[in-house]
Amino acid sequence: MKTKNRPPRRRVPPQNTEGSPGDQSPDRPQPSSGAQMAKGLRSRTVRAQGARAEGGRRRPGLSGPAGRRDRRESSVQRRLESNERERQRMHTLNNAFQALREVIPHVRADKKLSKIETLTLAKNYIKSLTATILTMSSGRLPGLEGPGPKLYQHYQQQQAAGGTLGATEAQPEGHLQKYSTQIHSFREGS
DNA sequence: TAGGCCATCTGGTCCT
DNA sequence: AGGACCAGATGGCCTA
Repeated sequence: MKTKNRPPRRRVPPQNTEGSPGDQSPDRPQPSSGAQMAKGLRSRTVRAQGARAEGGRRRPGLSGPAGRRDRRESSVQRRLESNERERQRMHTLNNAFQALREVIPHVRADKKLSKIETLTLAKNYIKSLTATILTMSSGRLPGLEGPGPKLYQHYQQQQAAGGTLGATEAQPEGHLQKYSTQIHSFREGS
């Protein structure tokens, strides 16, 4: 079953801190449906935002009920900030995935590659290019001086250590064939 | 409807 | 100490 070519989805960030989908605390009620979930999140979000608006200033004395409330509010605030950073981090990661998709040749470009497809294709594309370069340069890259072709040495080490390359894959045709096969298997209903 | 993929939240751990 | 990174959990969206 394939899931391709979806329009990019934009979620409304729940911004809740008192019981998210990921919160496994057993003492918190778990929403039983998406609708309930959304509703619950919305109300919690409002409460959290209210707390933030109220807690913008520090009060003297963090002991006692007021102090506990302050600590709780600052904890909520830290969590919200942490969530935001995590969202940004994931967006950065997704941007990198998108940039990678755009430089990997693949068939049926109208369909978006999944993340795992992107990584797998990229890996084999690199292998294919490496083998091609080695063949064309006879293991010696222009501009590389020194005792030996480092790329070739690295390539040989990879083969010796991992043993991931079969006999046919030691040649660029092998890589290209594998890459080509993979492209088609990804795109044509595997 | 099941399954794949994804976004988000969250708590733990690592790093600076 | 605070931020980055990571992995698990959860629910939404989409396709076959």
